[in-house]
Amino acid sequence: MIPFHVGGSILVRLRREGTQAVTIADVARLAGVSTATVSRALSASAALRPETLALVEAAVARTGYMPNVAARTLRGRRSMVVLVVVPDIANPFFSGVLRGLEDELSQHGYGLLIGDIGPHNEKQAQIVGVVQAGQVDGVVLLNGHIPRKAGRDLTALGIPIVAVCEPIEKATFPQVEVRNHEAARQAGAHLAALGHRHVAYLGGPARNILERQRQAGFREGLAEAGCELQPGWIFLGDFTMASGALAARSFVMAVPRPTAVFAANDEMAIGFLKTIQAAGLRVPDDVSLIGFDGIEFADFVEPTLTTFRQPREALGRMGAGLLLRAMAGETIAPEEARVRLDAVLLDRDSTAAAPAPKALSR
Amino acid sequence: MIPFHVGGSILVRLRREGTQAVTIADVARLAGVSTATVSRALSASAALRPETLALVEAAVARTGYMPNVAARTLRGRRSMVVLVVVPDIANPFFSGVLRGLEDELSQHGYGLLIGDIGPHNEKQAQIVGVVQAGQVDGVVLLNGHIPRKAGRDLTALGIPIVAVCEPIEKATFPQVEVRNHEAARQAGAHLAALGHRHVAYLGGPARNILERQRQAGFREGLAEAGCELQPGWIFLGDFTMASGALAARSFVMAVPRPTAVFAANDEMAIGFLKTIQAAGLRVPDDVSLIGFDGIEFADFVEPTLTTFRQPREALGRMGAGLLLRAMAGETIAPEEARVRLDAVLLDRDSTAAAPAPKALSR
DNA sequence: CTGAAAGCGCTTACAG
DNA sequence: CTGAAAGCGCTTACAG
Repeated sequence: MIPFHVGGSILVRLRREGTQAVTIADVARLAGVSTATVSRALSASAALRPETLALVEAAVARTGYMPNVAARTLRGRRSMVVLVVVPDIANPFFSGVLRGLEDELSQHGYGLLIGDIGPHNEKQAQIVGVVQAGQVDGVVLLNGHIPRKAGRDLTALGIPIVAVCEPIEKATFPQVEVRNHEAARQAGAHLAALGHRHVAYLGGPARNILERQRQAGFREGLAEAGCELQPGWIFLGDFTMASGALAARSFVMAVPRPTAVFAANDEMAIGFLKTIQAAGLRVPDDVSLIGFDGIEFADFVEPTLTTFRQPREALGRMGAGLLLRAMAGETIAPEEARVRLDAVLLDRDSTAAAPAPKALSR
Repeated sequence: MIPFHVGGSILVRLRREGTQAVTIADVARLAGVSTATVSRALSASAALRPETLALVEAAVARTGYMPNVAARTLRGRRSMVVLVVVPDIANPFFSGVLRGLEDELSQHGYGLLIGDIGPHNEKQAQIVGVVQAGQVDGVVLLNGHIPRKAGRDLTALGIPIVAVCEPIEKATFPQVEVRNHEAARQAGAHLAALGHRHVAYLGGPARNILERQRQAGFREGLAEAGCELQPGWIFLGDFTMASGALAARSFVMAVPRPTAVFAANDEMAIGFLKTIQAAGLRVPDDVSLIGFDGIEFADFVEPTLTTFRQPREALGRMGAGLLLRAMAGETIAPEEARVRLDAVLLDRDSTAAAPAPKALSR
């Protein structure tokens, strides 16, 4: 922690080197009006005489005035900033969702504060702290959990919240998600229709909601085709390529070996793909593989990865829309509060008909 | 823009539903001291009697008090936030740099505000506006440009700035970069040593500083081995996989075809790799390929990509260290203001000895 | 339609 | 070592 007297020297530097910051008083003086009038001109919050408005606008232009955000936030009790809680900023999946959020929110004057919660639990308290400190007007949770601090969770603070991507089961705030169960069911049906009977599943952490939805859906799709997901053929990773690679090392030893695999995300699928290929297996000739998410890299591995494209930007945009309404004081009706979008199967080159039975012993 | 009267209703909601925010006055009352004493206890900016300190700490714990950030920023003239300007948040390369920045800065109590400048120039003005509005105490530029607004650039505001990754040539503020020229020279030498004489280059946008450094270094490395980069074998993309794929389509038509390619980043290399493989070329048997950056995906393509690993976290951490010193009012001596780190060659499977001459006509 | 004045929640000289 | 008071730069009832 930098001692505060050092802060004093920053002030000196800023004042010395930079231009002295223009305040609303400077603008008012130049325009020959009160600061109240300048404020009204800037916020368009009250009707002003066109001549007065012009006077203020000219003074703003001449001075290059920018309102001080801290003062505005303190007085106005709103920061015009939204906190986005991300589980892992390094996962390229989230950049699309962030873009959707940013597009929609910035159109309404809001900025984004990104909180990368990572694997560390201590960050949870930081998140709550940011809200308690009055830094944000709303929160978007992409992480599937309600952050808590010292026993109390975020919902107790009365700030508008929405969850996007990873739904939170018992929560009452609006949520936007993809039809994970449906898509995974389709993955099962698709593999079964290709003749696969020995099928494996590569999932995420056991308690993760996406993992639970996708595994359940996949099982259902297989079951409907008279197929069963055998316990020994379930590998759980952590959504990273490394964990996909790890699962692959067990997979290649399996006897008999499954002829198809559904991975709960693309990164694990890509780690898995590379590793079984290195072990001499061919995709899709020996093993069919389906991923989930539709990240750009899935299109640049060999073979291209069959996967489900999530409508990433739309997820972000719809989440932002709901949050904007909540921040405007609107109550979201329960039937509107749960938005579900489709994930679309991209049928590419990593899936094919199951090899003939004898191929298994080749 | 949401009209401000709506803001009023937010206030009402927060006050009604949430807990009334605890202020420093509440804590002072409970502890039986003045607000000044509470403030001093929290900032450790002055010596307090241990008993007084304990009183305040107990009151803070009882109330769950969190200082209001806007008030603190307004009064203290420092926001404890650093703005990081990123050219493209979707590029996984930056997440490592951001992590390094975040580690170092958060240890000193600073938060990060990420400005994704993207391809749009209008965002430049927004960046300057954030600084003018007093929202941040320092700026880290990862984008290779000094943002400007209405003719004036960021340096005119007297705020501490550092550049990381993409150096800015005429700038006088501290910069942290990788030895791009050296690494690229090594790429040229490496390919030449493997016997490659027909070599192509896949670069970034012509005016980009990394592109210029890497192309120049590569030429030098080739030249030292008596090799020349022919004009027809220079492809310029935009650092995306799609542009690498596009370049590959020209590449496969070339007669005679180069036997080796150096790409100025991994994403282009991966787009290129996939596309020439799809056209029937084998890597490294027909074509050797070197990338740059060392992103994680480079390890999961087939074959694994020979590339240069950038010390991403170190870049971020060193940039943060310099910025912290500048924000503390220190003047950075010129000899310290230009930090250069090594990029390390990861010699993996996408490079091999040049095929025998007749192989070209096979 | 516009202004004077209060006040948002802090920090920090200034006193003692 | 601690307190009373000023003031950071805005917005917004309240008046007129």
